[in-house]
Amino acid sequence: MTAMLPSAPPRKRAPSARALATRQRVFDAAEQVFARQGFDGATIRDIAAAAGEPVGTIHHHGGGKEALFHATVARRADTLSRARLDALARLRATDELTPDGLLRAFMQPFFALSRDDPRWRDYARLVAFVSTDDRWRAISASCFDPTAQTFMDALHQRRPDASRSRIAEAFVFSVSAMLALLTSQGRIAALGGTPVPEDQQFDHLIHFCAAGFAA
Amino acid sequence: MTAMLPSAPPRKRAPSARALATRQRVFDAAEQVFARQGFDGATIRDIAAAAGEPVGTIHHHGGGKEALFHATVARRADTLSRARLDALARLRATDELTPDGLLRAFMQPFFALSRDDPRWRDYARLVAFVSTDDRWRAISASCFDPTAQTFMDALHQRRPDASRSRIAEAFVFSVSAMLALLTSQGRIAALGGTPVPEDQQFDHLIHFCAAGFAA
DNA sequence: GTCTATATGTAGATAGAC
DNA sequence: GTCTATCTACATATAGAC
Repeated sequence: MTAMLPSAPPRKRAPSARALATRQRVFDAAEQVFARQGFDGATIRDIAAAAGEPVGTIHHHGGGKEALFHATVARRADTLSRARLDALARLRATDELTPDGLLRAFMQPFFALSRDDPRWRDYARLVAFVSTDDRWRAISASCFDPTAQTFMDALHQRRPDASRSRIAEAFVFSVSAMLALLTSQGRIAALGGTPVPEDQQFDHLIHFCAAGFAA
Repeated sequence: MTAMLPSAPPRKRAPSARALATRQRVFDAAEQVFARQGFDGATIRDIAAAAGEPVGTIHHHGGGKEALFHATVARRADTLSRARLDALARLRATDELTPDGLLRAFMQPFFALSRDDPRWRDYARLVAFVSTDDRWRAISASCFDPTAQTFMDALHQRRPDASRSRIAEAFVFSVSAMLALLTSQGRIAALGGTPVPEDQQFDHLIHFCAAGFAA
């Protein structure tokens, strides 16, 4: 992902610390606005306002609206994948490759990161948009599918009798439920009164999905 | 829902058959375009092109973009709710109020309608947009929440030990999975090779969610 | 009810000063 | 790299002829 092709032109020089800070403000603002309003609902001007930067700066760092969206999604994807694969490696060390443990390893990093940094909560909304819109299938394929396949391989080994497509169905159901929990607290509250703490909700999610896999 | 307040002004006269046909073309087109592109991604011009009508006609029948969206969602909501509640009534007659049966009664109508009429498939996408965007919370609350509450009541009776919020969580997980199956065939295919027939996928969905409720 | 023409606002993108 | 000013296109909405 971070490897550079030999033919790639070398950068002129390292960007200044100030430029890097501006760049980060731009991407943080894009993340927030895209997450709240979606790709079509967001405007470059909204992002500029959120970043406290002029409109031209957004274009300079983002390279156009679509490229900015793509880069915003890709920015945190490596961190998320690594956290998931690390959790999987730790799980393999304990030899507890149950559906429960595997789902926990896949989902827990997202919740842990969201708890520590509200920008990860925005990122979850962004991922939900990307996952449900065929228009961004290519982004999903490059940012999320490889790790998903790794976990599906492990889940499939536990249930060699099930077909691959059946594993994929159950995995999509589980990811949908996970994203619903991360992004639709309002919906849960509207239907069920006062919600419980998120740690508990996370345990409920794992139980729900693990039971589904066991069935 | 269809009741009219006493103070409502009476319509001048019944609309002509031709006007009714135009009106239906407008709403069918709106449904298709909103479903494919979302509220912000859709334009009145796209809808006009899909309907084969001039732009002004869309405004005349729809009453502005937002009102048109709301009316498009509401148009099929009664049919869907009635089908769900009828299935629930039939279930009560057989006295098989298991989570499996209840989830089947709630979800099956959507799949049956989608199989017979592709416009219901578009409607499913539209419902997915509405369900995941807090901006349309009011539409969800009026169109879908009452029926959802009825089914949650029945599910809660089967598990009086569980808290209401826990039932709501599991219900949201289940609905998310259902909408994923109705709208994200491409996602499942991308992750799991050749998918199985939809009847089978539906059974898998029910098993997955029922197991989650049982846990 | 239907359709054309138009008013008004705002979108994404860029050119060029600093 | 940063910021201002502006270009061009297209959005929603409406007014008024038919």
